[in-house]
Amino acid sequence: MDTIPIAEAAAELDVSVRTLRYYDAIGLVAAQRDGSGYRRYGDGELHRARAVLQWRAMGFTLEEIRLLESGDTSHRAAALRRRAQELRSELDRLGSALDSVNGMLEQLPETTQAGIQKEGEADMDNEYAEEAYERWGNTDAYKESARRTASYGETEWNSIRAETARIERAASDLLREGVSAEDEAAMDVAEDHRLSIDRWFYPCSYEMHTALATTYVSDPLFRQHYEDVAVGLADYLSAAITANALRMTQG
Amino acid sequence: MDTIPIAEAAAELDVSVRTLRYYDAIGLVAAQRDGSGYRRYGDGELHRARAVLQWRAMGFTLEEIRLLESGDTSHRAAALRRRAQELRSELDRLGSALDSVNGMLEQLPETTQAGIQKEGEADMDNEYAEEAYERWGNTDAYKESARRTASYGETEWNSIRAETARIERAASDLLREGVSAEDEAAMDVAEDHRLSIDRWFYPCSYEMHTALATTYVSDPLFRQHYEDVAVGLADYLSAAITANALRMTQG
DNA sequence: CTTGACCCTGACGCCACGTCAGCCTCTACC
DNA sequence: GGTAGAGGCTGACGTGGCGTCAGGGTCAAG
Repeated sequence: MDTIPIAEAAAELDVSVRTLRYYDAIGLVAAQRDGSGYRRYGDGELHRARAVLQWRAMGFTLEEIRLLESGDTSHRAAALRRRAQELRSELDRLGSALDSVNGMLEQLPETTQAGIQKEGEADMDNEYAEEAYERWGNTDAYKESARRTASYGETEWNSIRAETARIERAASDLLREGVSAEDEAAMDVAEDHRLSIDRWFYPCSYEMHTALATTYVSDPLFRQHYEDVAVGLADYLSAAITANALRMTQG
Repeated sequence: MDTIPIAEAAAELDVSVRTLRYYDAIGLVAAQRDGSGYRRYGDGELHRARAVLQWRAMGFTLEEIRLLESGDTSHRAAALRRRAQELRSELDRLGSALDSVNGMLEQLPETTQAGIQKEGEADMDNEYAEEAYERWGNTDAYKESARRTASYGETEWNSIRAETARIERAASDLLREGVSAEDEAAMDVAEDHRLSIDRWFYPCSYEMHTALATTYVSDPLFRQHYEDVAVGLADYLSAAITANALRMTQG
């Protein structure tokens, strides 16, 4: 047997010596002993310790780990699901805490670094718009979109919002009613969608439209936006857009 | 003076009686005493306690709070920034933990929970999810995203919504304050954004992230979404994401 | 035989309270 | 005046996952 002393094992596992002694004390990772009472770690012990550390990295307590290691698989699945739930609420809590901290930072009067906004904001818009242009201005869609939206005011944006909301409502109504995405009604909504983009932003071909549809399902934020409106709407709208493109270009 | 006994103060502040006694003992929130040694809380004490609880909600230790309450404003700003940094790394750690848990759950052979869900809705989801898969399933991002989101329920989507809202707020706050998109704070938010996608949807490399940023500025609906949150946010976030990717891959 | 590196056990400290145990005070009712 | 019950008080111990001594044993090198 090629066993190693505790310091080497600790280095190998990237934990402290104290930690290994503690695990030994509570019987979580038992160590062998040599003639003079020194702990010795072999492959088995290291393997077991690594498993323990893996559970620990998931945030389980040592007591929970003891149960996990002795229990059966169904028990594990349940524990994992519970733990995932706990982690999520923990993430929520920390996220809110970070919000509060950021809120506090703003309120502090002496965080007055940089800009006096009045002029700042307008310049800022231009600044980043220009940056964006330099980086991605070569795509025609962006150029045209930027050109048109430049002249839009509050009234126009309100119209756009209202129209978008209307289209999304129409689509989610169809989805809820169980109408197939290949149904004419669904494809009509998709066509409305395309025309809306065409009107407000840039010439939207069927090819461009299906490319957008790809984004709707593959980009998480899009999915989320549509998920907020109705469950499964992103997939539904994508399917309708594709069906519509097929109908228009081939049928 | 209209003072109230400890139980009422505890109810008012939504903490335990023990907590108030502890705060009294360590001199953090000192209580008045009546003739027979009972603690009494007036407006001043309640106000002070609320301030303490606010700091506590941000994750400061009681010792730190003692310093914050006695220190000057510049000290506070520094402490808040440090705390924000700590919270971010804490969020990272928990996010990784959640990743590991989810990874474990998948590996388990008997994850046979599947659908007992009302059939109708589930079938609908599956139907269009499968269609989407056939059309765009070749992209890894979509595959991974679909696989993960399949198991998400209301709680998960709520978490995602909360996290996304938090990040967007953080970004728009910075934009409003006039912080440059190349500033560390802005890049930190961009990194948060990337990690959020990484956690909830699919492995998001810096390259993938910059590709997403392109979409944010060039796609009208994205622009509109961000325009609703804050004027110029799409461009700002894109710039921050690009800067962050540069920092991480080159710096 | 000394030196210094490593090992051992046992004990206390930490943080923000929860949870007794044992006793005191006030109000309401008899 | 007695008594019951609600609420108050202090002091002490427990929690988890170790870090950090204190006091001592073991081992290889010089």
